[in-house]
Amino acid sequence: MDTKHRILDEALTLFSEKGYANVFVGDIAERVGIKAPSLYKHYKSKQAIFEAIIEEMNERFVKEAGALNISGTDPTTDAGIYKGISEEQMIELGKNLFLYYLHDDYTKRFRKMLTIEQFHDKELAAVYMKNYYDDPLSYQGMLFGLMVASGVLSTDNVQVMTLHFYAPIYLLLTVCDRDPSREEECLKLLDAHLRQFDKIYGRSIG
Amino acid sequence: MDTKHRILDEALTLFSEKGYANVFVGDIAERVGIKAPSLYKHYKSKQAIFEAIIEEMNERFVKEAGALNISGTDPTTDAGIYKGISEEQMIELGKNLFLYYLHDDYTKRFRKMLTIEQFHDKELAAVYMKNYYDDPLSYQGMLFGLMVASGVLSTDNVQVMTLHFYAPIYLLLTVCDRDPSREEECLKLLDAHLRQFDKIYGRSIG
DNA sequence: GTCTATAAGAAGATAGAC
DNA sequence: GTCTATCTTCTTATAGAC
Repeated sequence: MDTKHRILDEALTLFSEKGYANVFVGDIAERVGIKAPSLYKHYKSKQAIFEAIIEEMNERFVKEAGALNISGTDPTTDAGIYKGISEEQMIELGKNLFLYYLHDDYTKRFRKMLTIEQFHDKELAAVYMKNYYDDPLSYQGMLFGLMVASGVLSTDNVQVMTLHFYAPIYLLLTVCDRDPSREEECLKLLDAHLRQFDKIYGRSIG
Repeated sequence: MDTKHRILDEALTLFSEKGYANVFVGDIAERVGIKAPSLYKHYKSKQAIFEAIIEEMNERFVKEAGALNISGTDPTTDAGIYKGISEEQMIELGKNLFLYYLHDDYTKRFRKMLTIEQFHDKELAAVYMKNYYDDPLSYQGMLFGLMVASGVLSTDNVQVMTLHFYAPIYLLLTVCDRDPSREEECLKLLDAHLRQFDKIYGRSIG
């Protein structure tokens, strides 16, 4: 990793731990192994480093879905996969989604930084909402809609069903972000949530 | 309201909008209508103002439950109330809980401040978790447990049922905090959530 | 591209008059 | 208790040598 990119990486770590205003250019430089003035050969200001992080993240979020073993952009394809899914596979999938978000170092740090800085900048609040509310709900919603159509799931309100699937995952994720020692407890509750979700909306009741 | 308390009030407003580090002592003083040095006659430092806010909040949270028309500390009493509750009353209650959290000016500002500052200080993360995860889940859990025992609700996993009740409320609250213009949309979804919850766990399916 | 030295300015806090 | 004036410290950023 070149210096220019190491600066972004170390800055993201620090911003996610302390928040933008509490991180000094010297702190970033120190972690990179250079002095503060050298850093200005790579980025013209502290703000420019912050903006480069946001931009890099925007690129990453496009690629991200691939890591989840779903197309992420083509729900018709994904629904085909989900069509014949078993309860255990469904639970496994929910867990993997959760664990990916929880452990992927980059998304984890970025999520924490967004949480801290979201009220600082209206644009950031919008990014937060898009990534952690609108996009998951609309994508999962489309997927679940197709699953309802094919009889895998059953409900008369797909939007609420999607909310019932996603909201507990989101809440448990915020708990783990704040206190990683509660991860095991959260994973157990996540498992119980997914099993209950399947029981409520799965084909057995459908 | 005396000057000492007005300082806390204006500081909380600013902290909740910009975060601690981005608020200057002069900003607080200006809103109170005094100059920065005068402020130091009331609090010995900026940090002391912050700590006084936290302390004041701790006192408020004890009294809060009363405003919700539940005892808040005695679930046996509350369950007695909930025992004969109708679907419409249940939905109304969930909505009132949501609207109280959403609109009460003090809790709103405090919640936003905690959201921003939670990673600065481990103690704050603990306060956040207690107020918005553990306490709501454990209290609602006790209440729902009693309602299951009395046959108003039905489930074999009270903890997950409570999560299914609370997680969507929490998620929709975070959406409204970030973008108040989406309040109407969220209230509609909240209504649908509560109706669906009643359908799933209510006595009709028992 | 990295360094040392340093400018420029911001922000918390104090001194002392009123 | 409030003010003006000021101190001190910290932080971003630049200048210019290597």
